[in-house]
Amino acid sequence: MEPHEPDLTAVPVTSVLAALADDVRLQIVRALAEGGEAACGSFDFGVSKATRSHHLKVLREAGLTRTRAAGTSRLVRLRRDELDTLYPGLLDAVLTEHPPA
Amino acid sequence: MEPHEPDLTAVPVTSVLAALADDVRLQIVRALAEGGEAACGSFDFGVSKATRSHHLKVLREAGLTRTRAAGTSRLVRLRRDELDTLYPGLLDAVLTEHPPA
DNA sequence: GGCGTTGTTCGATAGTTGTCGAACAAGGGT
DNA sequence: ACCCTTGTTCGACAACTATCGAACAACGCC
Repeated sequence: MEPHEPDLTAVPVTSVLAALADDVRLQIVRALAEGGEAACGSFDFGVSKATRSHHLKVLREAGLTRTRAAGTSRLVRLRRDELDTLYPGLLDAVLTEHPPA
Repeated sequence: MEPHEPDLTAVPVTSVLAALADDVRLQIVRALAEGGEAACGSFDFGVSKATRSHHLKVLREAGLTRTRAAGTSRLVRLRRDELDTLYPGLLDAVLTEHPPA
């Protein structure tokens, strides 16, 4: 089953924003931005693995991440270059851990 | 009835992103970015006035806009300075009409 | 005062989404 | 071959959200 990683230019902005507009997914994106490539299982943010898989799917289909198989795991990475090119400043604005809550 | 315009630093990033992750609201924000202050009624994007009012409320409560009464109308404006300070690059990245669809 | 304009609020409804457990699939090791 | 680990998929369910029409409120004007 192909990962279905769309061309970023074909993804509506609202989908990109919607993908980032979730706490769990934002944590995943932040972890990826800091640690680079990581296995799906490394994101334990208090949700079941079914939910985690769901969120990774949303991120992938919004064009935010790429996934590749590696043995029994799957490695996920941020499509940072493409994102920074198409939406300069977006990731930077969102990735910094803000003081409020 | 108070407009309930929160301190931007008190609004979770996900709420700001969620507010922008809607086509109608994004059109409103773009119109505001281009035309400055505008009356609620000037945003006719194919939705009823009830729906429009709802979207403006979402934007206001996410800290994206400010509203002030002006006679029988209400004038809305983008909180651009605050947004650019707290999330530099966010608006710029999102406001430019992208080619995709 | 009465009327039209401009918005907001109130249900109601349909669609979307986050969450889970359980079942399933694919690999690697022993 | 067996099993364990790692992920995905499948209902199911609850919560949220976008949308509408209708009712209501506030204001200016004639």
